[in-house]
Amino acid sequence: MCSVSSNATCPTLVTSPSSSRSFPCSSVKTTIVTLPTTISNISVSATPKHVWTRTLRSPNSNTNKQQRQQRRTRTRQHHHKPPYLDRNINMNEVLTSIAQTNNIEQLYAVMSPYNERQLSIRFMVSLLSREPDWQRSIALLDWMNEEAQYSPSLSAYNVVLRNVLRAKQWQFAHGLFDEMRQKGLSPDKYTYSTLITYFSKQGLFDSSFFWLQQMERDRISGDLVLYSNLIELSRKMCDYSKAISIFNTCKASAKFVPDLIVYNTMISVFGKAKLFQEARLLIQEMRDNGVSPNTFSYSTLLALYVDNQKFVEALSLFAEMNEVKCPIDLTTCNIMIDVYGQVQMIKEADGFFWGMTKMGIEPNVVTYNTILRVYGEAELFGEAVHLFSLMQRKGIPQNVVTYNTMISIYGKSLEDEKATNLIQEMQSRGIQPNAITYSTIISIWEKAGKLDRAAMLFHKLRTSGVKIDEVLYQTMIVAYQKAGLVAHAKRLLHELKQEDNVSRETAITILAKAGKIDEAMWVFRQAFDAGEVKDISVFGCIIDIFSRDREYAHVVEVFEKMREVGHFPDSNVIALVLNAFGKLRKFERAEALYKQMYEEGCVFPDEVHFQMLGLYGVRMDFKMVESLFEKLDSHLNINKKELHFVVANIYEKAGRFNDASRIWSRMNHKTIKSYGNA
DNA sequence: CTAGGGTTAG
Repeated sequence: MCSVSSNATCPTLVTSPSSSRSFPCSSVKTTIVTLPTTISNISVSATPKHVWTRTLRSPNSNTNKQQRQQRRTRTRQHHHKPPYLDRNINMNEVLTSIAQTNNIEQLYAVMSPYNERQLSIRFMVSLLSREPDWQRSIALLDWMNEEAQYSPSLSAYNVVLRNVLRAKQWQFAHGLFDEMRQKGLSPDKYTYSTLITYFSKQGLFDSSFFWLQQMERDRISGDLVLYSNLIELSRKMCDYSKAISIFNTCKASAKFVPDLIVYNTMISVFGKAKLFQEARLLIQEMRDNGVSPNTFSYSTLLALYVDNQKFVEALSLFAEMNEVKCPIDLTTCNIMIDVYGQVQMIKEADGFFWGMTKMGIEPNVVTYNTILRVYGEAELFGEAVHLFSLMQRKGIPQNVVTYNTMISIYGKSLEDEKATNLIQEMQSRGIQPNAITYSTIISIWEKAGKLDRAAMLFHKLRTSGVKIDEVLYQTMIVAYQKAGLVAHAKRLLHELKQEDNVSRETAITILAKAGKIDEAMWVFRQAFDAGEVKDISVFGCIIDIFSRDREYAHVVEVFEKMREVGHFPDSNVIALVLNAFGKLRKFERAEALYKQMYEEGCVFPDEVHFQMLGLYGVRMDFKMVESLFEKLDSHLNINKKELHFVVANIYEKAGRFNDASRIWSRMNHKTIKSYGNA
C-alpha cells in the first residue's frame, strides 16, 4: 500500500507527492486477504516494498485523486475554516458509517463533512484507536494527511501501527515506521513497546530484538511496561533466568515498582523455572505491596502446578482462590476440569463442566476439548463420542485439537478405522491435520499392526514438504523399533543428518535423545557456526546429554556457546555446568559462574546452592563453605534443615567431625527455638 | 491517548 512506502523506495509511482497514496479498494481486497500467509514466512526487510505497493494499488486511484483534489479546492474557495467540531459529533456514528464503507471513495465521502481540520487530533486518535480494521485505520491516517491537511500525531501513528501489527502486516508496519520518521516524528516508548511485543508474540524474536536495539540506539529509556515486555520476551524464549534477572535487577535498582501484570508474568516465569516456592510467595509479596492478586494470578499458578503434576497444590490453591473470593472465569474453569480429570475425580470434572452454564460461564472449544480428553483418559468412550456428536449437532466450533483428541480416543478404544475416518472428515471440513494428528495416527496404526500404512504416510509427508517436528520423527522411529525393524529405524536416524525438511535444531534434539551423541554434536557445531541454533532448549538438551555421558569438556564448550549468544543458563544447566567445572577441577570458574549469576539477580533452587557448597568442600575451602553457609542461612527461601544437613555432610566427608557436630547442634537449637516460638 | 499477563491435542 502506498501510504506506507516512501517515494524513494517506490520510484515507479512518483508523479506528485500526494499521488503515492491510495487506499486498497474493495476490488483488490481479495488479494489482500491472501497476503498474510505469504508474508509471515518472509523476514521483515527482505521484500522490496514496491511489490506490495503495486499489488495493493487501487486501479482507479488516480481518478480518485483528481476528484478529491477538486473537492478540496472547492471547499477552500467557498468556506472559511470552521473551528473544531468534536463536541457536536457522535464518535460511534462516525465509526458506524466508516464500518459500512468498503472502498476509499466511500470512506472519504463519509469523512468529507469533517475536511479541513475540523476535528482535533485528540478526536482522531480516539477514533483510530476504536477502529479495529487495519486498512480503514490506515485510510483514516491518509485522510488526515490529505483532506484534513494536518499531520497526524505520533499517537495517531502508534494506534495505526498497533492495528497493522495486530493484523500481522509486518511489511506495512515497517513502512509506517519509515513514514513516521520521514514526517519528523520520533518514535517513543509506545511505538517501540508495540513493535517489540507484537513481533515477539509471533515468535519473530529477531525482529523483536532488532526493534529493541533501535530503541536503545534512540536512547529511549525503559519504563515499567517496557521492562515487562522484555521479561515477557525472555519468557517466550524460555530464558527464565534472564527474565528473573531483569525482574530482580529492576526491582533492586528501583527502575520500577512491579504492578499486577508484571507480578503475574513473574509468577509464570518462576513456575516455568520450576521455582514453585518463589512463584507461590509472589502472591504474598503482591498483597504485601498493595497489589491484589486477581484471576490471572491464580490461574497462572494453577496452570503451572498442573503442568508439573502438582495437583495437591493446585487443589489447595483453588480452595484459597474461593476463600479470598477471587472470581472464577472461563480459563480457570478449563484448568480445573483438567485438574479434576488428572486426579481421576471424574465426577467433579463432569459436574464442573455441566455446571458452568449455571455459573454464567459459557464453555468454549477448549472446555469441550478438555472434557473430551478427561472422558477418554477415564475410558468413558461412549461419553466422549456422545459429546463429540453433540458438539457437531449444536454447532459448537471444533478445531484441530478436538479432532486430535477424538482420534486419540478412538485409538484407545482400538477403533483404528474410525480414527482414520476422522482425518478425512476433518480435511473435508477444512480443518487441516498437523504434526500431532500424524504422529497420533502413526502410533495407532503401529499398534494395529498396520506399519506399512504408517511408513507410507510418513514417506508422503516427507516428500510433500510438510513440516516434520521431532516428536513426529521420533514416533516413526519408535514405530519401526517396536515392529522389530531396527534397520529402518537406524536409517531414519542416519537420514536425519542431511534432512532438509527437518530443522537442524530438531535434528540435534532427536539425535541427542536417541543417544547418537557424536552425530548430534556434529550437527550442533555445523548449525551453531551457521548461526542457526537459537533455541535455548537445544543447548539445554545437549548439555544434559553430555553431562550424562560424563563429557565434561563438551558440556563447558556448549555452555560457552550458549552464553555467547546471550542466553542465561537455567537451574538445570547451571547445576550441570557447576558439576562439570568441578569434575574438571576448574573451581575458580565454577565460583565465578555462581557469583555472576547471583549478581545478575538470578534465583536458583536449593540444589544449585548446595552444589556450590559441595564444590567448596571438595576443594577443602572451608572458609568459603562457612561464609556461603552463613549467607544462605540468612536467606529466606531455602530449606534450612537440608542446608544444615548438606554442610554437616561436607564436614563429615572431610573428616572434620567437630565442625559437623557444630552444624548439627546449631540446627537442633534452631528447631527447638522455632517450636518454642510456635 | 496509544503498550504488557493465564487454559486444550502426540
